[in-house]
Amino acid sequence: MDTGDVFDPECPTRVVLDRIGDKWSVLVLLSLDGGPMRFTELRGRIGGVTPKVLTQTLRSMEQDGLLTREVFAEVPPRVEYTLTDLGRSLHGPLSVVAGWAERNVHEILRCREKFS
Amino acid sequence: MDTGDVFDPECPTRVVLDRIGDKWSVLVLLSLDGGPMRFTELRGRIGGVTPKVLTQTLRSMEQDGLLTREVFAEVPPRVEYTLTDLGRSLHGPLSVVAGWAERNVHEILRCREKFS
DNA sequence: CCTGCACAGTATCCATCGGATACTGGTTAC
DNA sequence: GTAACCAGTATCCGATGGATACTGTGCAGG
Repeated sequence: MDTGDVFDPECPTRVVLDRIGDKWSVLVLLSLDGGPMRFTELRGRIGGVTPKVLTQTLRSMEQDGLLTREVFAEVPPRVEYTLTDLGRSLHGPLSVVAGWAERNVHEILRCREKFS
Repeated sequence: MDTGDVFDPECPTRVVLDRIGDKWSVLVLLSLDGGPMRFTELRGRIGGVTPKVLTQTLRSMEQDGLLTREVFAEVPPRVEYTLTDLGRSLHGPLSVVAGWAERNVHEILRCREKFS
């Protein structure tokens, strides 16, 4: 099976990198790993995201097959977002990166100060 | 040692996620893992990057302590970019993500088509 | 002499995108 | 009747990314 090449601008792997690279996509995916969540739950969990951007993020991730969107005909309305297998398979790689970020944030901030 | 929390918008871990999330930063870091490179080499290796954006990327990564920039007083000018220990420590996490991207690009494209 | 090339970038312009703020619509509980 | 709940839209603006073109230094070749 042939795989993509991230260094080739013609390779669609680039679009995958864009999605993965999106800060909000990463946070949505990490959040949903604990199980399905509703729109407002996600908004609460992921501090600082605006509804418009969250909607865009969720729609893109749905298109890419990372999650599913299920609407329940209830009142008040309920919409649940659930990771697909593909989405779950991305959790491992991303949590490795998130862990690195959490461990190294101090070091990076120290470096930045030296430049100011 | 306390670590950051990626879900807190006040936590500086967010800025780290932004950097990591940047497509070009990822590609620069993966490229430099093979050893120091010059500006033009990087441009060649990383298809599709414009010089302006590459410069911005390199300057940011330098500020964050991920790489060093060394200017040699030669003719023609030579500038070498080298990963720091911090930068090298990020290679593992990122290559895991890049590997995922290369392996799953087909699946994602298939999902996209179903939405068109 | 002076033209051209190598290298490492700047300069300029424009389209797109992210983010802030405000608003919608159906239902039901008070 | 009016306020709240939920899941979003609508609108506007500044920042950012990308395309294209240009700069400056110094040597090598004709």
